Amino acid sequence: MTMKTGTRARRAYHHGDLKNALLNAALEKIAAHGARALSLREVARATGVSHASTYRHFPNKEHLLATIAEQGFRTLAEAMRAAAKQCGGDPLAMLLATGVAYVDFGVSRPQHLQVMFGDLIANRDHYPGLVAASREAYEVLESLVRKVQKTGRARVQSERIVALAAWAQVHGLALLIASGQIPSESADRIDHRALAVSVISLLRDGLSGGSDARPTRIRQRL
Amino acid sequence: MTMKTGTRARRAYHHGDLKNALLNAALEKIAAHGARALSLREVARATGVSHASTYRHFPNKEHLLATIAEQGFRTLAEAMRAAAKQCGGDPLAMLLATGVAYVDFGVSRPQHLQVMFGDLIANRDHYPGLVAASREAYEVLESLVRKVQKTGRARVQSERIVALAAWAQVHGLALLIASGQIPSESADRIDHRALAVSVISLLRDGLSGGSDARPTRIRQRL
DNA sequence: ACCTGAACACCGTTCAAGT
DNA sequence: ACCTGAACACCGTTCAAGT
Repeated sequence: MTMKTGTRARRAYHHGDLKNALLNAALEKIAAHGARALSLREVARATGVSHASTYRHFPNKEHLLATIAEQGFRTLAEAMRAAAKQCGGDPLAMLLATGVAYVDFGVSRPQHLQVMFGDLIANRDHYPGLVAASREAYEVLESLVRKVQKTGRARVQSERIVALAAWAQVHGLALLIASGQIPSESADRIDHRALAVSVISLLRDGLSGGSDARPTRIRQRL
Repeated sequence: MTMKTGTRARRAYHHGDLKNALLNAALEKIAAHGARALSLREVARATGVSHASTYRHFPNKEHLLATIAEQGFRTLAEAMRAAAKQCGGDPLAMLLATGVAYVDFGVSRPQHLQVMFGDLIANRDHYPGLVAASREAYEVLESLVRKVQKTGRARVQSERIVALAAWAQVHGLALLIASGQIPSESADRIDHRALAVSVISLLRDGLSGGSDARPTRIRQRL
């Protein structure tokens, strides 16, 4: 079983890419049992490595979680951009699709969302990459709001207020669903995307209140 | 210093009302250092009691947290009702005030909000009192939505959808502010209540889209 | 350069024992 | 009935030592 160490830089001692292996193991554990239950020693065990070796790659547990949160924000931003791209260019439709993508993300990865928005990370300012990634996600929404306003179909309103309103809307919906807060009578056989469409449409109707706004018959799919 | 045990049921051994003393100590610690940092042993120490004695009053740590979350929901519901009562009966104004109260609550007690909505409690169904309290808070919103719809000033729309939209809106805004996600350029000298008014007003304009809806000049106080 | 074992100071939880 | 001390199995983190 003696393995040639050769072929230049193949598995230095044990792993070769322990850092990513740890991240992936952590992500799996979080998806399965929640972020709160995660222990660094458990992640090390799952990766087949001694617990002390995690400190060679992350200064502490919080740093590992911040890295996972950052990846989450990048995935989220990417999902929003992809959703917008499929809407043929109508800014309001793009904004709606982006919001639905946000809710989708949260519903399919509730535990990841907790890492991104919960209090596991005491001070986000310690992690510039995390701050940048979350800002990047926010800016997908904000730039769409800007586009909507340029069409003149939106109420005159501070761009910041409108973007925040949109963000708060989808964020709140995603978290309510992800944390199981939606009253059970309605959570039964719910299609979360349809719910998202309906809810977000209401806000959209608040944005586009102008004279040329369409009557906006909401697609009632519930 | 030998104290008469008399006067019927005065401090049985040590405390007399250890349960509430523990809850209050926990609440203080949470407000100061966040729910994540809380340890049961620390709470016992602060109360001047051995750590094992907490188990005489709560079966485990999660149960204590669930109790705190439940209290939070009751306080929240009360704050919302109080805010609505000061609005002289106009349903839309009451709904707006209620939303602002929700955001207020979250901004002034961000750590408490984490206990209520975070993942510290693995399965909320284990705590019927918690479920009931959160439902009670939700129903304050829902009944106001019903009132708005009765005035005929709202779009015809499922009551549930509108109530969820309203809830998601204020919930999202509260959490974004409480978790420090509002971009720093704007978080500077912000009046959160004013921001809440502006954001919620946008949604309200989506709700009241009817012919007799006022032009709704949003109070721009920013 | 990367990994390990032993050690430290903490946890949550249990339990036999005290008053 | 209510509280305690000792114990158990875990943590996160550090550090000297190994390859």
